[in-house]
Amino acid sequence: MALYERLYAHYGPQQWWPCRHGGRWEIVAGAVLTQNCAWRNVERALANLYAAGVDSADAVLATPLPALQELIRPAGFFQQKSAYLQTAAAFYLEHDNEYAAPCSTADLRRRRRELLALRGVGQETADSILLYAFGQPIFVIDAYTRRVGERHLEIAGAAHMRYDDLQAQFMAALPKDTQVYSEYHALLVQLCKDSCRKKGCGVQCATLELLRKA
DNA sequence: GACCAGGCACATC
DNA sequence: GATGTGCATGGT
Repeated sequence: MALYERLYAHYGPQQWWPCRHGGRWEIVAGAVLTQNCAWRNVERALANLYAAGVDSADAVLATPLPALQELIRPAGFFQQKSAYLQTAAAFYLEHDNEYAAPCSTADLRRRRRELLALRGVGQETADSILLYAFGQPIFVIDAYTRRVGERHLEIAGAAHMRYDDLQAQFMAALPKDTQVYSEYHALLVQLCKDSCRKKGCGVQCATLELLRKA
């Protein structure tokens, strides 16, 4: 927690998930669109969707696939992601109210399994949706988390560790708190972006100072 | 022109 | 389980 607090003091609240309109559906859509793709390009795709009036799960389902593909093209893999997006939209319309409500650990596991059963939703996407769209207490592992874990938090093998194992390590070390999970993940991404710009990891002075106190 | 970016599905060993 | 491949765009 000490590092979390220093990062928070240094970078301030990150307020993830970054949203244009702030709706839960936009977070779900963003989670699918950002797969192996720079966030800048996700923003382009989202902007296209909004400009075309495709601003809801209903609208995504009502949009013919070829048109949807054109709109999300900047986010790459548009043939796959367009289909994933419609699958996610149908699921969202079915489960939105249920998933936003607090639930037991067992129910959270069940919801995670349901999401994982969707084509195009893997572990990271499922956890991003659960945490950032629905506010459920689950920690997201992604490329940044792995990188910063391996390079800076001295978690041996974090880069290639099984997703579940690394997630368990982070969650064991943190209070079970949605706010902490979302902010800490976002702060680690910020730290990583700050310090890992180049291959070989040229850690910058301010970042070094933060880590030295860890 | 290579390499990377907030993955995932599927095949194969 | 671990590893390899296809999917596609845009920035550095």
